[in-house]
Amino acid sequence: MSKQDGRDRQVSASSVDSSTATILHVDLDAFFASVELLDRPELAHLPVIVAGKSMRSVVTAANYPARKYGVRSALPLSQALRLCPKAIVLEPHFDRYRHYSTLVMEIFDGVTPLVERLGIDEAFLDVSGAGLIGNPAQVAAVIRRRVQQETRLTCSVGAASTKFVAKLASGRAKPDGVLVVPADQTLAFLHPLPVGALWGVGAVTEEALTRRGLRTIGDIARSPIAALQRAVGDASGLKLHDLANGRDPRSVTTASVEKSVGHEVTFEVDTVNADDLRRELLRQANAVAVRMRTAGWVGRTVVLKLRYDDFTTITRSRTLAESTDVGRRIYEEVRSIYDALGRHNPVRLIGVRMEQLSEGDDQQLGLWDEDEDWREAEDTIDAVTARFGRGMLRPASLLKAEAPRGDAQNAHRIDYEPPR
DNA sequence: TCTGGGGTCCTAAAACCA
DNA sequence: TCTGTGGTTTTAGGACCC
Repeated sequence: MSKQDGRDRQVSASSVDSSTATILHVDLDAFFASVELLDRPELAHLPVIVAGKSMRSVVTAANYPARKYGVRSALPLSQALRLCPKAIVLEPHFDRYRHYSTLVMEIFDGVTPLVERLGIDEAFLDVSGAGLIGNPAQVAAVIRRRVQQETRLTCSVGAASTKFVAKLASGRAKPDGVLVVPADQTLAFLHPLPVGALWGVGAVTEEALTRRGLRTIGDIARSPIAALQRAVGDASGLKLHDLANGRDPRSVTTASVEKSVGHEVTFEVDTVNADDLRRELLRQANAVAVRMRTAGWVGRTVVLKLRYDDFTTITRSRTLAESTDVGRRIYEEVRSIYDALGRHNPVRLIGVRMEQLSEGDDQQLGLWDEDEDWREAEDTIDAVTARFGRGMLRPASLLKAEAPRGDAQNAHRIDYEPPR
């Protein structure tokens, strides 16, 4: 059915019968790094890391030459550079990634209406109805050719009878390959793989399982459900047992409902300054509110997140009597949560999140008169932002403190810079 | 110079309500 | 009124994923 190629990469022979493998998982190869390299092809054969500027950042993407040194995403940048001192570090450009993501997703949409996006660089496709193009392997070939021709990016495709197996298969095919796992070969494909390959098994769960002598997916499949549930909890135990036996009832679903929206930042230097922290809370509360208004959502639960210098992380939440999309209201709530905390250890990270989202319904709002006023003000800011761009208007308390930071200097230049 | 930022889901305890 | 019981919601934390 397939041949080994190099280390662990596995790709399908063209003769494989793909007719039962109607779910495709398409994953762009080293996506962020590949997009950056479109502009800098001369770097393509060198190790390249995409990461933020701060030495406190982590690797968001690494091309394959960099991976040879053990550089993986989520690795602290400092460690990555220790592994590979010659690596070239490029800053991320999320707008470009979104642009290319849209192009690729449009290609998928042209193949089948059943496309489920997973983040920015991957998707599931149900191609059981795409018979006009051909069998799943032929559909995969069409997708890969079009992505290459229209974006100069490469992708890998896994084809299987379930989502989970399709996703594993695309991973095995990387980079730039296809792996088809026909339904009757699902268990033979799954069982030799390590438990860490199961969805939902990260470092902690893997340790709990291997401690009980469970090393491969086959071990999980043969293990009594009750034993798994003792190890990892009722819900997870059942799920792992199903996946390990090739059972994955999830279908490809196009629509998804957002559950929460938030922002968080890690400071360059830990801070104990309450004014700095409150100012950051105000900035984030407004940013969250803008996103909610743009999407037409209101939220009811306000969550404050703090990470201290020793990396302990706490969250504190409060549920409002009425949903809101007013930044000022969110800020006042989150600030009051913060003020009530009383702990003053140095803070490494601070974040604001809104939960219990629902569709905004104008007449529902306005329980508080002051909210009404703030909402008007913020609607005005939205309108100005829509015309003149981000950062042109913002609360006065954010102006002074941010003055040294690039775009904030433009914030008061609204008089001098009318739209083109 | 260890450990980002966007999320989802699960669990367990507390709080609240008949 | 007291005490127990049981269900739902809120809150907090943690694992995990991209």
